[in-house]
Amino acid sequence: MPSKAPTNLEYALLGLLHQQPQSGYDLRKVFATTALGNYSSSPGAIYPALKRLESSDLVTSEIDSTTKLRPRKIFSPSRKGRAVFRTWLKADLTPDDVARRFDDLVLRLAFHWVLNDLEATRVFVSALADELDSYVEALESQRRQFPEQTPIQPRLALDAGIEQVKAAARWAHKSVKKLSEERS
Amino acid sequence: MPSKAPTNLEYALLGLLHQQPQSGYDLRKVFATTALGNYSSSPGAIYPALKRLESSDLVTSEIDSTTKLRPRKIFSPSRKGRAVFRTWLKADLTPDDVARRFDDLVLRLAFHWVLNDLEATRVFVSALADELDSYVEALESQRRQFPEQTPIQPRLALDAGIEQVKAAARWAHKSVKKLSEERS
DNA sequence: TCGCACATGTAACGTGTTACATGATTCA
DNA sequence: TGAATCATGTAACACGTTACATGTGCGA
Repeated sequence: MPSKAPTNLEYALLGLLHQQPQSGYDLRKVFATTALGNYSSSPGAIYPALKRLESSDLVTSEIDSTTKLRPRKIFSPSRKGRAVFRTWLKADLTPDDVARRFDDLVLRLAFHWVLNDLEATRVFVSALADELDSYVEALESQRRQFPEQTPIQPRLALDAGIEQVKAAARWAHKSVKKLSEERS
Repeated sequence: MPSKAPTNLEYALLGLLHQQPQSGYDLRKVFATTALGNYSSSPGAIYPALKRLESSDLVTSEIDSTTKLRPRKIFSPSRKGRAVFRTWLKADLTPDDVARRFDDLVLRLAFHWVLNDLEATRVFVSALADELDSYVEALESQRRQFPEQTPIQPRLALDAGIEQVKAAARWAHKSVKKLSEERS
């Protein structure tokens, strides 16, 4: 049977381990202090996730007893883990991803350096840009369909969403340009 | 004992019922078709949530048997439900809300019409604008601290976040202006 | 007659949250 | 001595997801 797909938290952990093998505690600090902070840094999330990764053979661990404190358990991605991670990075993006899981796509982008293939990244962001453009369209048409007498608050709320997506679209197009320059 | 705070989905349902008493099926359609779509429309989420609202006396229900089809169960907010909802709308916003739960704040704004108090809305969005400004600061300082040799992909990913927050900040400031004009 | 829209619900499962437990070392 | 930091983990709980169950009326 094909084993279940990892969760986003698991992918994030796997990605961080690609940068450098480290312990659960280290990983928690990363989530607590960097922009990845939208993922939880709580031990009740991290440690079970690492355990799942280990039992599906996506990471391996070894004990570091050189410290005087409690021994640290250092995790590294396994060969299988690297393969699964790359597959995730290269997966096609669906319109639904863009609308509802934009953050997940940005997570994927953040780890795209693992592929070491700027052209692949450019294609990814370019597809993202297209999807964002058409999503803007959809939202604006929804906005036009608001009944005349709709109060201002829901209008502003919808505007917030539209402006966010517009900003994302601008960012995506600009990023494609940057990636094209980088390549040359 | 003070009963537990409702979840966001429950607040969203409660808010929609303020617009108009309706059935679980109607509510599901709202989530499935409008910009509120980031909340799940699955029956396994909606019906239990309505049940919870009912058992904490935030909504009441009555059966509508006038249709030929299966009878519909129509929910309305109770007096207590209205009170709890207003308290939620008026709650102070924390910096953490802005960073991690911006969408929840927009949901609150969308239902702010219930208060029928434009000045309260203006104060709310104004506070939001301030928090967003300082959050932009924090993210940009994080961006400056990226090591020299950081690959382009994580940079772009962080940029995405920054641009989104900047867009939100611009939107908030503009909205404050609109609200000030509306009031006069 | 086949399937779709209406309309409500339940059950299993997985995951995150919160809170707790453990224990050594360092520093005030 | 007490608190904070390092470092790992577990347990109870609540919620959402997915999939299923049930049954009517209507149009092709």
